[in-house]
Amino acid sequence: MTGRLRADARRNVEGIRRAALDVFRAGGLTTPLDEVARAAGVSKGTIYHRFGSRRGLIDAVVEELVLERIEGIITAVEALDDPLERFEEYLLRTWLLQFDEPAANDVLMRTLPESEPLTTLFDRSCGFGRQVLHDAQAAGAVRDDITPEDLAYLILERGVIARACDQQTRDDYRRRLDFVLRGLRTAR
Amino acid sequence: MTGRLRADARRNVEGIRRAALDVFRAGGLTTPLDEVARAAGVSKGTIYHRFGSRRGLIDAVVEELVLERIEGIITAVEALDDPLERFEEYLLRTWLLQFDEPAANDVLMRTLPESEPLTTLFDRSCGFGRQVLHDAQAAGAVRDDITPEDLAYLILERGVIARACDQQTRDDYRRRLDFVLRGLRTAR
DNA sequence: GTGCTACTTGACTGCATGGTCAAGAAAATA
DNA sequence: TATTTTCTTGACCATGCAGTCAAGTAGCAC
Repeated sequence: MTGRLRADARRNVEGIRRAALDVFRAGGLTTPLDEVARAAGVSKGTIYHRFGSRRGLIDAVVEELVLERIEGIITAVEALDDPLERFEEYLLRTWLLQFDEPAANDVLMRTLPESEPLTTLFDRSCGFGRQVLHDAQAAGAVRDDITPEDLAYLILERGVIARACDQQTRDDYRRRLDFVLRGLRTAR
Repeated sequence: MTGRLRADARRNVEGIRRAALDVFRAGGLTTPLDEVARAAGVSKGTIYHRFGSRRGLIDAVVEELVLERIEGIITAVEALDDPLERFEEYLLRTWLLQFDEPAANDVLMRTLPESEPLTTLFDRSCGFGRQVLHDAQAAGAVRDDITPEDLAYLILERGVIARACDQQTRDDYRRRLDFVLRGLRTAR
């Protein structure tokens, strides 16, 4: 995209990327493009010229925006041994990420199902979650009637909540996550 | 409202009420008024003339739309003896109501915080819930660290989910409610 | 039936969004 | 510097909603 562009165009592509990173980081991937344009100091039309569409812009920044966060969770969880701890840590960290980073939440909620970079990121997290769930169930630590789809829903649900109930404090949000985690363990 | 109105106006008020009941029942209280107007066979302007505002219309129908449902839950729960059963039945029925009736969900989510009829209905359900929670905690059946605000949130959350994740089947929605309930009981 | 007045209409404003394009501006080239 | 090519602009279209109002319609009293 930055191949044989005119100087001003190259400058703009970079400026728009940077602005999109800032704006999307703060407000998620559904923020109006006018805001990105304003932040970049260009007109909306330029964004469409340089990136083709809203999706094009998102595809160009989503990895830089979210990849690290998702990999960070996987790495942190892989450092743990106990299957239950792994499962709960995966969910907890994912849920907190959804609260802290609207853009990551959009990825985990599949807000833009068309985008492949986004889908790839989603699958990365989701696939790892499946495995962690499977292991915890094999160890008898987590209810057997939870399916991988249930797990995906537990994350989707939390995303919807993080997005809609944005007046709650992080501490309250965090505290309530324990109620949910508790319900997933095997009854003893 | 039906005092000294001209014949056509009286007819229209009734028609609009009936249409609003149908349309709001199906789509919740945030359905565009154009749909109500179309269903009633009048123009949007007439609704505003007869009911003053969107809120006026909602105030005029919300009780008929929701009161019975909420009272039904309270009655059903009061017929039970065991505090835990009462608590779980209250939550379960409320959550299912939120899935089945978008309008009731809007009441329980306080979608229109300005409306007093709506607030009254909300308080009815919420106050009863508090009491049921308190009894269940006094009996040692439900976690002590759950506050009345947490209870309100458990319902608000479910409302957001019912509204946003409308592609899931009722059976799946129902099944997943058990996970949440399980997490609220005291660990044993 | 005639005229008064209550009532209804639908086109209008206003707002927020996504997305497009002709015309003008600026960089590159000669 | 003059010409060509690329790029940017912001006004514009479309959509979907809330809410308003001048002008036309229809019920009602006499």
